[in-house]
Amino acid sequence: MSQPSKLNILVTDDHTLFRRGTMMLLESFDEIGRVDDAENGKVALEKLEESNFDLMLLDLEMPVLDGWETAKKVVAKFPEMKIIMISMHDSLQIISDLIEIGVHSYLLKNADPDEVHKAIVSVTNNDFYYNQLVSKALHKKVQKDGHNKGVARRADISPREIEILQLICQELTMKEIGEKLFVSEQTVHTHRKNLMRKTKAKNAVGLVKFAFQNGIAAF
Amino acid sequence: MSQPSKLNILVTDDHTLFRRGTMMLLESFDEIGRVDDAENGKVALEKLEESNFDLMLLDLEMPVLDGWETAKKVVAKFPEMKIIMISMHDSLQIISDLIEIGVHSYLLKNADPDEVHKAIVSVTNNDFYYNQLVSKALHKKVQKDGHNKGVARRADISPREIEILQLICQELTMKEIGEKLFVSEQTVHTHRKNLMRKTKAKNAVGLVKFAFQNGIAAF
DNA sequence: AATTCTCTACCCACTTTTGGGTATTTTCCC
DNA sequence: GGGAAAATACCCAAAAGTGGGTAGAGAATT
Repeated sequence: MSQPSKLNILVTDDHTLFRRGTMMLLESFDEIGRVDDAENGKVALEKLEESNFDLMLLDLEMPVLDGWETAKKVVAKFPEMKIIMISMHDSLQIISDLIEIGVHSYLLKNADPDEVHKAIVSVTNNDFYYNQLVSKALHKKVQKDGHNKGVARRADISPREIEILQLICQELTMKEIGEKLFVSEQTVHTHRKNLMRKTKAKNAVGLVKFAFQNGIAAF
Repeated sequence: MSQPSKLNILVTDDHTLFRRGTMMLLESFDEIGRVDDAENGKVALEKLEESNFDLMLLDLEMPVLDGWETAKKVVAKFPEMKIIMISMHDSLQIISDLIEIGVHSYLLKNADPDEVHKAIVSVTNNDFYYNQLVSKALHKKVQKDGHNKGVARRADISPREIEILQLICQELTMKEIGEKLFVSEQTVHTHRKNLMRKTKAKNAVGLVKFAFQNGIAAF
């Protein structure tokens, strides 16, 4: 049932300190063989080409090539690879989306080291590890697919809406945005209303948070 | 010049995985003796009361009692304690403010383990460790003190204002905040106006960004 | 050819925020 | 005790945002 050979793991995270700490943690586990690291998705993909890995710990929030895009590419190129996504945020929406594209588990950065160990073992043997958070996310998703509309995903936001969202994040008013983009203030209002409907934001603050969490704006 | 006895270090961070990884990293250094951890500033202060530590690694962004408030209390109660602040953000403003209140160094979460080692040694022996980031922040500060008025600093924001700012970041309206804190809506308006004056924010979006950049809110 | 989506633009009405004051009480420090 | 800072609360008025519609032109897709 379990492998006789040890696991080779690739840790991908842009925070060096976190990355190296996690590596040391992994090396203390019995089942783990070689541990290597990469500072972003691009480097990770190169390392996957070069040598064999069984499992990836993948940070969701990264520059250059983020966890989302990296996971999609890995699933396509290395279907056997196990992926455990790690993130600071517990947005249920993105969790179920990640599971959908083929990620095997999702852990928060404040997870217990024991849970990391359990996740690695479970993903290796059972092909998945669903903790309470992931279960909740999938439950919500099933409910949603049943009869309810979900919160926005980044994919649902149009290019023009992204543009306007970015300007909102720069503290501009609707009027100022209209002048900047050479469209009517009314048009900007429409875009903004659509954004709020899609993101389920109560006000501009919610929009800004959505933008930040989805890499649309940074500060 | 250097101590014969080994260093006792307290790692304070709300992300368990990061915390435990960092602990393992520290334990691999020669100079380090005992390493303990705490998940927030409140717990950290309790541990400092209980037993002896020489140095703290302190995360800036934390719930319950964040790095800023914790540092102030530690400096007041344990003047001999060395503090290395760790954060995800490189906002120059808050770095110089932190140094001003008595923090001995400031590292980013993507720092190299070698740099952590260097910082620990330098802080212990020379009472400070200024990397390029800190130096730049202090340089900016000197320039600013010279002739220009600064943007807000975290230091200028009162505890009550922080509290209200955090609730604003949760998409609450003034009325809702008033009800939550059992004060008049008018009072909340006053606090908010003061916040906007201090932070030079044009609107709520600016407030949210300030909160995020200064570790007052996280998302 | 028909459908769907995006971008554009307007209507109306209501709520909330923003910006300018003033002022009292409490708390904390010197 | 005196003084400063913080927290409390109100006034007024203008600006901006929020929420509900409808609707046409053009692009993309089926």
